[in-house]
Amino acid sequence: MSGPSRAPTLADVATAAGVSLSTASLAFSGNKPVSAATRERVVAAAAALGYSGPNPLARNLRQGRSGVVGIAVGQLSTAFRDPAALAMLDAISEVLGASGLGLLLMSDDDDHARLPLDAVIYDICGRETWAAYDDLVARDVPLVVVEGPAWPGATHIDIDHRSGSAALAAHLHDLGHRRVGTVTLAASHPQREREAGLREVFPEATVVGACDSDVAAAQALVTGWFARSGDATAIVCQSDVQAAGVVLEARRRGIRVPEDLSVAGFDGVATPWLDLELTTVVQPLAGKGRTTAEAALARIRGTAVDDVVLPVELRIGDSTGPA
Amino acid sequence: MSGPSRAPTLADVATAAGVSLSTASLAFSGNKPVSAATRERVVAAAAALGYSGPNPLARNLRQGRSGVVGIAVGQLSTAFRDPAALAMLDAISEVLGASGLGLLLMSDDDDHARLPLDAVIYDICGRETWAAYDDLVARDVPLVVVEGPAWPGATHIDIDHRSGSAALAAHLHDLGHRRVGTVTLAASHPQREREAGLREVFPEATVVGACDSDVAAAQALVTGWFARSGDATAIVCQSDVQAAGVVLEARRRGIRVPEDLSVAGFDGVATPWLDLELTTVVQPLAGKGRTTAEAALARIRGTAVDDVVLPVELRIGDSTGPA
DNA sequence: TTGTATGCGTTATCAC
DNA sequence: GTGATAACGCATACAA
Repeated sequence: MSGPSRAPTLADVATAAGVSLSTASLAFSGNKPVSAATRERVVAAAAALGYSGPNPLARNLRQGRSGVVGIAVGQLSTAFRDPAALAMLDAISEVLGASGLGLLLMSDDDDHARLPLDAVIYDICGRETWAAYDDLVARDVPLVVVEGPAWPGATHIDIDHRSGSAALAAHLHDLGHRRVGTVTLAASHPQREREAGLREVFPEATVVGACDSDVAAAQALVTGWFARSGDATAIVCQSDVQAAGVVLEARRRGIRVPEDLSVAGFDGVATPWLDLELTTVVQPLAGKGRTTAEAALARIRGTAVDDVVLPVELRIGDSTGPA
Repeated sequence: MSGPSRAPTLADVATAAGVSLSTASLAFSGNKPVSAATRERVVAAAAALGYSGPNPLARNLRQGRSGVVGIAVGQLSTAFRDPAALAMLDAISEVLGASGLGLLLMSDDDDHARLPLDAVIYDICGRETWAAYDDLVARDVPLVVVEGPAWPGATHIDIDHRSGSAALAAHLHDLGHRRVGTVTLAASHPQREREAGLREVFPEATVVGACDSDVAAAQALVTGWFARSGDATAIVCQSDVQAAGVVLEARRRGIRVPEDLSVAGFDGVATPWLDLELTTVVQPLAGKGRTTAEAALARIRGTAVDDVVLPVELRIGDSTGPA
C-alpha cells in the first residue's frame, strides 16, 4: 500500500465507487435522491480511501457562503467581563449554531476584510465607532447592530433604554429622592438614551463619572465621589456590575445601602457576591441575543427584517429605599 | 448607467484596467512586484467598478486555508464566567489576530465539520471528552489541547498543576493545618493532577464536592458542608472564583477567614468584590494563551511543536493563616 | 515586469 | 436516479 500523495477528493471517491462525480456529491449532500445501493457504494469507497467528506473550502466557494458570522465586541476580556454580555452571546451562539453557522470573534484592531463572513453583528457595548464598517458595507455583508446608533443598511436590535431608565427614575422619585447621581458608560447610543430617560425625572442629576461595566472600575470611580462627600441620596448605574461596585465601595466606607444611599443597576443579572438584590432594569438578554441572531439569519437568507426594540422591566430590589 | 447584474470580479477589473488577470491579482496581493503605474490603473479600475478586493472565499480555496482557528469551549456563558478563561482567550485572540487569523467559537453541540478551520484549540475547562475530535483528526486539522489529557497527534499546552497544588498544600501544612477539605472541578486532567499534588501532602484530604468555577455554585456547594460542620481547618479550591464563593459563604455563617478557616484558590485573578487577597496558585494566563496561539500558528505553518508545561507560582495572601 | 494557462474541489444545471 | 459539463473567483508556475 503506497501512501496517497494528496488527500482524496470527491472525484477519487466517485471513481473508486464507479459512479459519476455528481452522484457522489449527491450521496453526501442528500440534495437529490440517490438509490440506497449507490449511496452505500460511495460511502464504502470514501471509507476505504480515508475521505472525510466534502472540502468545506470548495463548498463555500461554490455556494458563495462561508457559514460564519462575525461578532464585533472590542477587546474580549473587557467585553465579556460583564455577565450580561455573556448571556447575550450565548443566545446568539445557540441560534446560529442551530442553523449550522459558526460565530467568529472580531477584535476591532485586526482586519476582518480577509475573512469571508456571511454577516456581521456589531454589539455596541458603550462604543461609538468601529473600524471596517465601510469595508463591510462595500462588500454587501449583512449587518446587524445591537444597541447602536442608526447605521444605513444595517438592521438594528435595541432595547428601550429610555423608558427603562425613566421608570427607574420615577421609582426613586416616588421614594422621595431629589438629589441623584449617575455613573455612566462611555458616550454611546445607549448611554445617551438612558441619560435622557433619567433626566425626564431628574433634570439636574449629577454625573459621577464614566467607567466600564466592571466592579473594580466602578469602585475606583465612586471612591473619589464619596471622598468629596457627593451629596446624592441615590446613585443610578448603567449595569448591575457597576452597581455592585458602588454598593461594595459604599459599605467599605460605612455607608449603608439602602438606608444611607440607594443604588440602582441595569440588566438584571445575578450578583452572587452581593447579599442584597439590586433594584434594576431587567432586560431580556437571551431574547436580545436570539432576536439578533435571527435577524442575521434572515438577512443572510435575503429576507427583509424590521428593526426591533425590546421592552425592559423595572425590578425593585433591596438596594433602594426611602430618601 | 445600468446596474451591474453581478458583483465585479478581479477579471472584470483586469479587463477594465487593460491588464492581465494575474497582474491584477499581483496588484492586490503584492506577492510580486508590479510597476507603480500599472498598480494605479488597476486600483482606479477597481474603484470605478466598485470592486472591493479579492473574494476571500476564492482565495481560501485556492490557498487551501481559511484563516480561521476554532476554539472549543463548551457552553460560552459557563466557559467565560471565570475571568481566568477570559484572560487566556484574550491573549489567544491577540496573537492570532496579529497574524491575520480569526477566532471562531465552537460550542460542543454543533458540528464544526462543515466549517473550514485551519486549526482547533481545545481548552479543557474541566471537561473530559469532546465531540468531533475524530472528525478533526481525520481531516488532518492541527490540534492544540490546553490542559488536556494526552491526545495522539495534538500539541499539548499545560501548566504544572501538580507542583502548584503541592506547594500550596505545603504552605498549609507549614501553617499547622492537618485536616483539609477540597472543592474540586468535574473529573478532568487538571483536576486529577491537582488532587495528586494535594495528596502528596495531605493523603487524607476530604473532597467537599465538585462544582463549576462559579461563585454561586461554590456557595451552594459548601453551604451543605458547613451545615454538617465539616471538620476542616482549611479548604483548597480549584479557582479563585470558587474560593471567593467559599469565603463569602463562610462569612455569611459567621465563620472568619482566615482566623477560623483558611481558604485557598487557584489562578491568580482579581477578585474585587472580596476585601482580602486570596492565597492562590498564580498561573501565567496571558502566557498560556500566547503559547497556545503560537503553537497553533506553528502547526498551521507545518512546523513541529513541542508540548509545553508552564510553571506556576504560589502567592500567599490573607485568606490563609495558622490552623 | 507582465501575460498565459491551470487547477483548487465542489455544487448546480441540464440532459438522459 | 444518474452522468457529463460548466462555473465559483482567484493565485500561482511558467513562459515571455
